Amino acid sequence: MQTEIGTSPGSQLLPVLSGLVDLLRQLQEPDQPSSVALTVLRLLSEHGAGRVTDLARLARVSQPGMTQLVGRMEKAGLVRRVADPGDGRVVLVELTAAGREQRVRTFAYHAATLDALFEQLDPHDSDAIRQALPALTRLVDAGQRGMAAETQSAEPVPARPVR
Amino acid sequence: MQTEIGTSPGSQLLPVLSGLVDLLRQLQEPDQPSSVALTVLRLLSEHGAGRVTDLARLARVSQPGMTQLVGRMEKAGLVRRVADPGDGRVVLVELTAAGREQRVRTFAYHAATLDALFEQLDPHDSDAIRQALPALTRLVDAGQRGMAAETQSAEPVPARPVR
DNA sequence: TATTGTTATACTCTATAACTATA
DNA sequence: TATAGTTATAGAGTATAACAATA
Repeated sequence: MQTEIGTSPGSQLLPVLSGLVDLLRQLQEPDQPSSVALTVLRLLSEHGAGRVTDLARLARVSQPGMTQLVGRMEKAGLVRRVADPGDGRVVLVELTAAGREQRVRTFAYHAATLDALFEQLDPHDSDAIRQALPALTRLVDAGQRGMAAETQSAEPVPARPVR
Repeated sequence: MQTEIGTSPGSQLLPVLSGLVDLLRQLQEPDQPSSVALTVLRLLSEHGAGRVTDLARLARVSQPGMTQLVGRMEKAGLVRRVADPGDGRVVLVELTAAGREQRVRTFAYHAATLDALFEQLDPHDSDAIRQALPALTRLVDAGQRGMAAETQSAEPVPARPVR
């Protein structure tokens, strides 16, 4: 830890990442799926039906929070609950056709927004980003593995509660 | 727009970005500054004192929302309100020493988390990401310029409200 | 007993509308 | 009248604790 903003890879990536997060926040609109809902759509789209518990862990929300979100998404027609034939306690969540369409539409909208930004870039910059994508993917994967072993993570910094 | 997930730069960047957003969401804890609060800390840290209206625009929240957030941050001792000598309507928001420290600590904590992920990467991957950072910075800048001219942005896709 | 999921409850955050003060 | 900011109010979203059902 340091008191000055450093030159480590993480220190350099972080402001960029914060800016990208702000950009995506701009795309959030009322009546559009929330950030976590989009994560669920993506997870179900990529991995098929999943348990509430697994979705909660992967989306990094509490289990009751995921139950509630799945309830809202079910009411919106995006997912359905299916009983697990092998274990009566388990609820499997799967995409409906509408959920799949929503996922594709929202993905296309967000991708188009990013594409519009790419068009403003020097081709050299676009190439640099494109070439970093596999590495960034592996960085995210490392983060998800880190999640699996979540107990030994560092303590968050002390803070004055912003409440 | 397309119904299949495409191969445009935006389409390829988006899933990576979503994963990174999920990663950062994991770092959000109760009693830590929220995502928007961190944005405000960053803006004030980078650009000095600013108006409520400007902060609201740059952080992409409503003006009343920013008033409320500034109120919470003020109560937490992170910022203070200062009258603008030239215009009695204006309230300038500036960082306190505690706010500056909070910003540095949180930045260091997030950066350290990212650094831990970088250590799990192949050096070749780290280099690829490092080399893309200037380009990503310019991509974010393009997005902020797009914000300034916010009126002609595309309509969000139709959606089933997830409520 | 442990695990999966839900319900009950409370709280944070944010938005829109209405309002105050200054230009 | 227009602009800067605040206050009032309501609603979305999420968490913790308590609960029900199944293993």
